[in-house]
Amino acid sequence: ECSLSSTSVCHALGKCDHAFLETSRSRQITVPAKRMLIREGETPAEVFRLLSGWGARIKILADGSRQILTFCLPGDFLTVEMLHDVPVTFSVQAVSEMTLCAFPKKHLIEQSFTQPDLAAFIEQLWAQRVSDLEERLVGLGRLSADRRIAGLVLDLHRRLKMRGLATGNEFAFPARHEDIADTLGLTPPHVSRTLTALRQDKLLEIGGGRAVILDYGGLEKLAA
Amino acid sequence: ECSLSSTSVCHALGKCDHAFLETSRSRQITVPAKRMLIREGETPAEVFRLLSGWGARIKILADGSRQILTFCLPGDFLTVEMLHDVPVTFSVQAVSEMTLCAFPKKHLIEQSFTQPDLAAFIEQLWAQRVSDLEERLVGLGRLSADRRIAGLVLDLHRRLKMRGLATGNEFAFPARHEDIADTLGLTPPHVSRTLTALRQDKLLEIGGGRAVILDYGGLEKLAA
DNA sequence: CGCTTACTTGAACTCACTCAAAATTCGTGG
DNA sequence: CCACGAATTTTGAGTGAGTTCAAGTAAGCG
Repeated sequence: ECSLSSTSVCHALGKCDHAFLETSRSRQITVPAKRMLIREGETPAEVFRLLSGWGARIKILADGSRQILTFCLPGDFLTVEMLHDVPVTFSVQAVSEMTLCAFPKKHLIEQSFTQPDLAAFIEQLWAQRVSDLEERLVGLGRLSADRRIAGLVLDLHRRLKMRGLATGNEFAFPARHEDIADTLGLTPPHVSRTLTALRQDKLLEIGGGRAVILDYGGLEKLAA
Repeated sequence: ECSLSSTSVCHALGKCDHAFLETSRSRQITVPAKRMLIREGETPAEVFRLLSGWGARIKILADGSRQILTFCLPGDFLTVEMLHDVPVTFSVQAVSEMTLCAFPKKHLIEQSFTQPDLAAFIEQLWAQRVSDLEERLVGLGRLSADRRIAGLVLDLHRRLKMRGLATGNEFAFPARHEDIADTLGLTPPHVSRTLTALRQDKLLEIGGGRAVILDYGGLEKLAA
């Protein structure tokens, strides 16, 4: 049993008053790693919020290859279309086992009529997602492999830290090399080589399901 | 003198009822090519809609290089932040000479309280922009230069056609090779070579400020 | 203990980059 | 209308980052 703001991760988001959302009844579900939860083109009747584990918003290309748009971390909504029954433009896949709570979309729509704050809150979510995508776009277009990885890890660290899910410069990192590769437009072998180089340079250590930022300043300078 | 729905491009957008916006007084301005209109970090008090010419939402990187996020075409809003006074996350530059009309943002905010449709309309704009960015992200991550160009041209053609700004498979194309390169993460020399190859393959002809799609099906197959 | 999955390493290859120069187009003033 | 300078596009040769394909190693897990 959970509500939009009853969990610790939700509190961490702060600022936005969504007390009104607490009344929405929800169901909680579990999804095993690699399972596809939402498929591109579907129109889910529920809005999902991630409680634990990582997910990925992905696109499958004609040739079968996969591009990860963004990782979903605990506290994130898997989709942002809250007021519209429009088909989603991507699929959502579990990177590690996910637990999440689901809110019927129609409750949100009803409440949007009486809650003027909701529109502003949702616009915030959109703006955040757009800003995120723009950042990624810049990285893919212009940066070398080591810089892309540096940027990705710093971004994940920042997002997890905001939610209190990173202790110091260390955090759980369930993504495999293939996931990193599909995010950054690289290949798993090259991700492996680049991570080895970063480890030798004493900047970053990823392995065994955990990430440790060894030299935060150095990593930032690389990503810039 | 123009209003949000008084121009032909606005009518082409259709569907959404924004008659209420017609009452908003606006000013019309002209911007020469290459001029920077909005700078990253600013909080413009107005919302701009493009009437003619092309613009580009861009990011300037630390090393001075430029990444174009999306092209703005006639009918597009340069920014989507309508209800919030938040800093924009990108700059906007004129690709060719632009004429546009500007609406005071505060009028929109006032009207959002009385117009529940406005929230839905704005969410549509956000969803469109996100979908656009996602598409671009996939292209940058996975596709070769010729496929990226094919995808970009088809996307521009689709958007212009919707607005009645493309006759058949031909349309005005004011972007230079440098603009294409900064959009797709390529270099101007390689754009030139790739365009030459596409011309020889009788797929696409770009030059003299115009684009002609010679083989629509072939270009689609390439971009897929 | 055997099987699967994930990661690492190596060698050859390729696409796109860099740098540089030549050719073309565009804009502007005479 | 032409001439000139600037911006843009084209072309060439050499280089390099990342890929592909393949084999080998390590790590979970029944």
